Amino acid sequence: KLYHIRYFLDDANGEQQTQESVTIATVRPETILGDTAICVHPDDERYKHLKGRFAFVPLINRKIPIIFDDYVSMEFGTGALKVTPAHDMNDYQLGQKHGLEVVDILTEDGRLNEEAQLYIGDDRFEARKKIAADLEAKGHLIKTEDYTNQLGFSERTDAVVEPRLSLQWWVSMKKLSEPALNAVMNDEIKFYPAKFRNLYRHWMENIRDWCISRQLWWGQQIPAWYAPDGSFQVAESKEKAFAQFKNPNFSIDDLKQDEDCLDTWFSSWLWPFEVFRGFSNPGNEDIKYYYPTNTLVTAPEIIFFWVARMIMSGFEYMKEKPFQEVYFTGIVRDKLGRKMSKQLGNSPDLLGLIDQYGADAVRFGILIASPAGNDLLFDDSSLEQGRNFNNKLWNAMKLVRMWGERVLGFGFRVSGSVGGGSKEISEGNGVSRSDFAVEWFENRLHEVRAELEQQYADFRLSEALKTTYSLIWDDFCSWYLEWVKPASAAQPMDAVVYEKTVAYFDQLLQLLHPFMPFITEEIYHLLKERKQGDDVCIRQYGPIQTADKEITARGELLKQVITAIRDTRVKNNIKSREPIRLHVQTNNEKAYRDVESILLKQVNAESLSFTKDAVPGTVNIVIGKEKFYLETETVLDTTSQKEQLEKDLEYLKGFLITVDKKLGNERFVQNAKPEVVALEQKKRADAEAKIRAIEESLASLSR
RNA sequence: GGACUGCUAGCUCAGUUGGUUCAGAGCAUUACUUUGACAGAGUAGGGGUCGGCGGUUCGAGCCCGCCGCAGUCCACCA
Repeated sequence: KLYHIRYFLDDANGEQQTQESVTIATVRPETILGDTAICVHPDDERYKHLKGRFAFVPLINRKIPIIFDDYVSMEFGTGALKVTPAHDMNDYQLGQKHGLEVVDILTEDGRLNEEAQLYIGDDRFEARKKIAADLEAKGHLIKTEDYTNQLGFSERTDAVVEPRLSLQWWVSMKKLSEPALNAVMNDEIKFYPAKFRNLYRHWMENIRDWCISRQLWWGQQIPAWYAPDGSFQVAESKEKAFAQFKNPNFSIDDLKQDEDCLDTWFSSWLWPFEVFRGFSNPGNEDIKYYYPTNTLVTAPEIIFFWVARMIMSGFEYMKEKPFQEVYFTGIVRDKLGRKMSKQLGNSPDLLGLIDQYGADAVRFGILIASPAGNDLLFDDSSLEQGRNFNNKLWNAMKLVRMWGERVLGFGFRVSGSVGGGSKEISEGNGVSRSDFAVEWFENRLHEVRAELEQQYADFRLSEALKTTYSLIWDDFCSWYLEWVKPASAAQPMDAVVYEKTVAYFDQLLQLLHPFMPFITEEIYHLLKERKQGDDVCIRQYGPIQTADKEITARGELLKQVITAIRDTRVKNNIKSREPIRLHVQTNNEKAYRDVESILLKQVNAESLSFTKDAVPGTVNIVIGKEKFYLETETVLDTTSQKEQLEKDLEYLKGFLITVDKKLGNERFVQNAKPEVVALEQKKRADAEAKIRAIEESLASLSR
């Protein structure tokens, strides 16, 4: 309820109370006993005549000034505000500003005290009822109206919180904050993701002093001791405090320790060094080794409570930053973006999900969905992806094991040393080998590992998982294993290729292990007999070598060629069982000789030959500047390949137009950087060459 | 109320100092093919006016301004 209460004014120059009045509105009428002013807006025409006048607090007749401040909103209530500095934050600030008296009318347990003069010892709610009745009886209460306002409730007891002025311990923060702010701004301490730097800076630049005392019964009691006269000393112990009083005229038993406790963060901010006794026992071995540490992993919502303060205390007490990097994790939310909470009951049943999908799948599902710096939306579908990935790994293991048996069955001995530096691959026993596949994957592995290294350094964990996932599923399973797979079930596996394959598999398991620890360890041991203590979880990474770009590029081209030929087969309805004969028109025959066995197998071709001219009666594909001719028994319908070629041609011509337009724009040529212009010219040349190749193919088709 | 962050495909997200036809990836979805490691594999496709409106520039998903929506933290109004 909102009470409208009339305060009578003094006469224009003095003492006497008059019938003239001003009406204020309040939801807490009992606090009028603590009023020390009435405040109105300086521009409010209704009250301008009140300048210099005084009002009398109803019932107790304390004379209080009328002040003017634009803090008051003219629209709310009557436009006049009663000021109670002791029991309202804003009123307190007004009081400070206007030099008002402070009258605290409440006791610690919410009853009225002597200062209130009335209802002494009554509970605040009891007093509210009584004063309302008394005000009405004395003609001060104009009216009441219903009003909903925001009240503070105790988190634990639900009691209504009444603001009350009290003495507290504070830490002055200005000096502490400066080195801590600088350290983050100049990247001496790095935040991941970096967006939190702005938040941090804003807080640090507007830092307020830190109130460290809490009115709690548990926690660390504040080590301050009071003498009977109210003076105090801060010390480690009562004895030391007593010693600090000069010429005390009281005994040590008269000292009384402060009853308040320290804010919980006041001990937490010492954590980085004091867990190693770095302050209380400076220079010990542990602190020298562990301080500063590398990385703090924590939640963004405690960036001020904890992170900022650890940085401040580190510089203050250790003269050194506490850590080099801070990684802020996201908050786990449900599919609808809501925080997980007990009240909503939307937390996932992790044990149930583990039963359903497997522990590694759950880990996978969570990690794949946690991009650096974003919240994590928890959704079952990503767990399914994790489960399928488990399955994929398992099947790849089964395949490789099968090959292993076949190698051994043919009398090969699998030696213990795998994956050494030797690039030379010994001659097998006449089976077709895939030297290129082995060489390609080796380089591909190094290439991806370098990529992963960077992603880990940037804390891009979900991307690192995606990269690993794709390396295993696409590069290893879809391409590499198919490339080294013997052409038929009857053919044995080459021993050297087999050993390399197992070694690559080992490395992949190792890369994946942090994300999926269980299945990787399991497969690691199923793949091969291991010595005691040879486990993925403690395996050391080998050095990352520079990948041979030439080889990885050839691998990419090979994939592209295989995909294009498969596409052509589908489009021309060539049955997958029917072998084709492949003719290649290229100026790099050796490159295709090297991958011949792979290419034949992957597109089901029975022969590969090179040609200088178009081969009549074949299907015709253009990849880059090279041409491929597919010879087949199937009756060909050239419409679809014409369509494809024309589509490509149209695309390229459109591309050429945009490039030409750009190069024809004088302002572009003048203003753009020279290398950008050169790039455009190269694009034009490339496009023109491709267009020529396609036009030739189209011409040979219609012949 | 203040501040910070985000807004790109059905979903989750990339997009590095503005410069390839830049509009992408994964998952999901559709069609066809295949099924001899695969509760699968292969090939192709659909799907977005990059939150909105202005501006700067030869050129904007990217830079600037205003607005909208969402999230978070801080402060909290008689």
